[in-house]
Amino acid sequence: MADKAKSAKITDVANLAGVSVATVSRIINGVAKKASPDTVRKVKAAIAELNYQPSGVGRALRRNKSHLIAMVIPDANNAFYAAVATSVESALRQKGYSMILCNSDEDADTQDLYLAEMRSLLVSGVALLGAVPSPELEKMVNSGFPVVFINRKAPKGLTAPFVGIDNYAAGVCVAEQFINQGYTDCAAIHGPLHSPAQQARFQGYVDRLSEEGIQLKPEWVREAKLTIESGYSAASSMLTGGDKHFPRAIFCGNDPIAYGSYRRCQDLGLQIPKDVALFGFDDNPLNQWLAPWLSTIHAPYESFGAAVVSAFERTWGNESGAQEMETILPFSVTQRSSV
Amino acid sequence: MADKAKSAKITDVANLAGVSVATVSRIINGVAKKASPDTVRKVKAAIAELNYQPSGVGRALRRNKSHLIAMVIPDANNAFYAAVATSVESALRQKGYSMILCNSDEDADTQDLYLAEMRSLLVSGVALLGAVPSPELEKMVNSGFPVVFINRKAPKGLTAPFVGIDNYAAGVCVAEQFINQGYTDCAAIHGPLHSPAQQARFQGYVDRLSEEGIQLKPEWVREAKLTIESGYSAASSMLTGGDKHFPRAIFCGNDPIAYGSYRRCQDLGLQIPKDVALFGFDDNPLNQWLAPWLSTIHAPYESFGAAVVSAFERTWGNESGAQEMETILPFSVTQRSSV
DNA sequence: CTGAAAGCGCTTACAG
DNA sequence: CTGAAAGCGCTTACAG
Repeated sequence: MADKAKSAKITDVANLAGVSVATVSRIINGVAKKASPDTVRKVKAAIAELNYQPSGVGRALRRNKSHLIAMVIPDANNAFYAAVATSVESALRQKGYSMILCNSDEDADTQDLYLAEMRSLLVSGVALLGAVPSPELEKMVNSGFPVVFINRKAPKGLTAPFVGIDNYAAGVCVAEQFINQGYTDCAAIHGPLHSPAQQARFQGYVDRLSEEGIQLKPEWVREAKLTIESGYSAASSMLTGGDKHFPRAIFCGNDPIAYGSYRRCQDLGLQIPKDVALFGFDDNPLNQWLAPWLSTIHAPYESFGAAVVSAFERTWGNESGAQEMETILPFSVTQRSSV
Repeated sequence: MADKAKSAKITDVANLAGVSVATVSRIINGVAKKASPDTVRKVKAAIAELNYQPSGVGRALRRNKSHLIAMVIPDANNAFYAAVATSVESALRQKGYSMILCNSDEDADTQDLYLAEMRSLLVSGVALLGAVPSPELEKMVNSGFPVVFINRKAPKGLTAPFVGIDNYAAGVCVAEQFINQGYTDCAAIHGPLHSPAQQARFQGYVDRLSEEGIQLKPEWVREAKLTIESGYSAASSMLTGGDKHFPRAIFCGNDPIAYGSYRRCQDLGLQIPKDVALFGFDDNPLNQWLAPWLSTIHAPYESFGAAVVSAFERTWGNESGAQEMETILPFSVTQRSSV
């Protein structure tokens, strides 16, 4: 037997309990001026009997906000993003918020579509893991809407809270790994430079290398998308030139790029790290199982959640609109066999 | 300069255009009785000027439904689930729906929390990829709420649309791979049997094997969670017994279990497939890059999206409540080196 | 072709 | 301690 399709509303509860909807509402929300124990009992009973669940939509419309937080990520297939999202989700849930995930696919229009959608749903905030510059995004942060940027800072010109590692320092760190091993034929396959994270990683790498007198040949610098496929083809074009002189150490803008590069090397019969060394970024949680050879910068994804929650709380507590607030999390170096 | 924090509402548009809100609403929604071209022009201009975006909440409350679809998945870190979600998302978006993702974490309470949340948000439907039996789920499908099950059929007793492969046949197929190679020392590490998918895969495997006179020793059957870690420890307990007699061919309930088993074999110095053969399920899109050795059943995740959309459309078009409707997608065998 | 009005399910001053 | 009433932003018969 199917239940009635319509679910109970607050008036049903009020009728059944023999009180007004105002009273029911107050009891549900635990409002200060306490109701009489007897009333409370009746109302709770009615709620239980009807299996009443307040309408999020009615509530949101009235309160002008929901307890939803939207998280937009560029690529659900990247396990690092998934891991960060998981961390944020559980931190949020502990505070009574629910997280809903949207996929921007690294595309400005898609991101805007979801941003508009989420705002119209009255979410209490949006977290962007890997934001891409877009008109709606700009509008949101300028209007003081609570948005926090994760991993990738806000596009230039926008000022908003950020949670992530010091990407520049991490880039420096990769350079030092190569320097310590005596590599001088260094290369880089970075991600899109509209990403401040990619920008900073790459810059740190270049700067530190040049302190050592090492200049990157232009043919040894490639931009790729942040995917395995793209890493593969970028590596191809770099390793496959006519001459036999190829780079011996490659900075990869993230782990998937490193996976692709690795495969390309294998396909070319190049050995890692004997012929070429590879260094990744983020330390995708899959690495320990499926890429136990990859040396990479480890970002502490388990601790992103708490940091994001505090960032939101600061924003909510602060009516003064735009504000900058950076939470820089420590990274570490995961040394495996690819260097 | 920050924009005004408050966004425009339909009354603002109506005032600016000098018409009633009813007219604005009709124009936005393209209602039949067409407005005069002049009115339309004025309204569109006002909308553009104010950058008006209808409130999803106001609209949902009034219409008693939104254009949101919720998708719940058990584990965002499983790339197969992510790939299916991506496919569903883009199919949905083409129909004008937005998908929001929730993570049940393979846990009934968490699933219920999100289910209730989503229903209270007035989503137009919920798709569950890997549903776990739970009270709220039961309530939803019994009340005729549009839910479609992906990959894992509805828990027993519930009747609802399903999109996925024929898991039993796939299990049979794995058995045949082993049989053809002459394996007789066969084992299985399946996932939780509350999952009809795991149940069917395992059953197909067992049945086909026993047709061949091959019985699975009880010690060679293990239940694991659908994760790499769990696969690793299940394999441990199976391969690590005192005697030297271990299985030569292991059915793994999904790819992550196979990854874990593979690693365990490596750690034990066992060669794949010389010492033990492994067969996975789903064909995680990462396989070709990071596990190019894994033979597995390929589920056509790219085509799940369209099938899910039609399943919803059938449900919406049909007021008669509960209905069963299966869309069985073809699977194939991906032969790599682990068998 | 267009507007006034009711109502979707809630919350919250305001009275009492 | 509790209720009547207004209103959140929309849509949709109902009149005209």
